[in-house]
Amino acid sequence: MVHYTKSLLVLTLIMLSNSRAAHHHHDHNRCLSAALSHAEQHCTEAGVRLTPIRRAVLELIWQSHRPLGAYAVVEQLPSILGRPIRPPSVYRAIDFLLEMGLIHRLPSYNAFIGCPFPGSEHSDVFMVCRCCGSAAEVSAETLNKSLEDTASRAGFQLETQNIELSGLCASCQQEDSSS
Amino acid sequence: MVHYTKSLLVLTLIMLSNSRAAHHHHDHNRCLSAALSHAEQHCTEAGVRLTPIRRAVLELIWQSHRPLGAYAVVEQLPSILGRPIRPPSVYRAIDFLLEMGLIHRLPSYNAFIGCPFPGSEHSDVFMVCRCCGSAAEVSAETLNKSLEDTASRAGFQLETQNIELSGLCASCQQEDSSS
DNA sequence: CAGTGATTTGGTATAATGTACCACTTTATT
DNA sequence: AATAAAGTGGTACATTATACCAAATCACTG
Ligand SMILES: [Zn+2]
Ligand SMILES: [Zn+2]
Ligand SMILES: [Zn+2]
Ligand SMILES: [Zn+2]
Repeated sequence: MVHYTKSLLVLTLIMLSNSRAAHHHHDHNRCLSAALSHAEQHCTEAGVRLTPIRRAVLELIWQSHRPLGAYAVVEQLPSILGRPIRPPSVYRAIDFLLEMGLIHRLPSYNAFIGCPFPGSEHSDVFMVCRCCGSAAEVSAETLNKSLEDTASRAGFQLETQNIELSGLCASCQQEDSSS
Repeated sequence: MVHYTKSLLVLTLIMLSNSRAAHHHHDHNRCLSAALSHAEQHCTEAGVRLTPIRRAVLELIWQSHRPLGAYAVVEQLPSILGRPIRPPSVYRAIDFLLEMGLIHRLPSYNAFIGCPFPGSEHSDVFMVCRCCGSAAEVSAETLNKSLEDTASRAGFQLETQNIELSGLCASCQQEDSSS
């Protein structure tokens, strides 16, 4: 019985998440610079190039924790690069960043968001606040097991997943109840 | 010990799924007619009208277990109604069917699929086969709890969800290994 | 049954998102 | 320097979805 309780606790605690930052007031410059230096390092190690355009697109997507649409990137790129960049170039940069695992796509929003833990193995699970629009990523061992289990019970061999949870983040819940 | 085993089994078994049909050879006419009569009944009870267009769109979406795009519906509608129907009318019908819970939208595919258990409370979880393209819906108690648990541990108040699992269905796994 | 308001549909035009394609430039390799 | 590979510029276009207003149909009332 003791053993059961212990192992349950261990499983319970294995959870990566940036919800503390994404859904609360915080120093976002740290998120941004961490993401950029991560990206530099990641690309160097992989032997690929984080060109100015790719870097600028990543920077724009990381400007907040709200998913950003491709055409919003197109509109804002001149502010960083000083010259207009057309959709195909932006989509090429986005494809690169997706393949490198530096950003994720949120299909229900037709938008993209920076990955807070690129490189480390994790499941793509997003909690998007319907009030403030910010999205946090979470990777929970128990949830992964549950997904894997549900799929295998249906004879389905799970390969990739897209999980978008919508609701109220902690901050917006407080504002809701205080108003 | 016996009690623990039993309750685990009970939780394990609470799972709605149409994967047996969706991912295997079956008499699909039964799926179709069941869906249509369900829809009639559901609409009557709700006091709304399943008009010819709405019914035809539902019928087309239920023609298989593969998600169907809105413009595929537009193209095929003449074969049922005998006259062309333009995109806005199709999208209006789709919006109606979505609101009634008779179909679901799969955002990563920009496509729609019939709900095998409309009316009954269920979570939106789809297993889409990357080989044959068919999508099964599943609603598992344990997965729901796990999602709820993951969200609440991040202080997130879960309201709606979109879960798309991609991989190989049972049938396509066999073909893969036999070839 | 006629009148009236609400719901549904028809149809044009356009918005929003994403891609095919080819020429050109830059970078890496020999 | 020559060559190959990778990346970018730019036009045109494909796909998905919606705004808007007019016409038709339906539901209800007197
Ligand atoms: Zn931040
Ligand atoms: Zn991630
Ligand atoms: Zn079927
Ligand atoms: Zn359903």
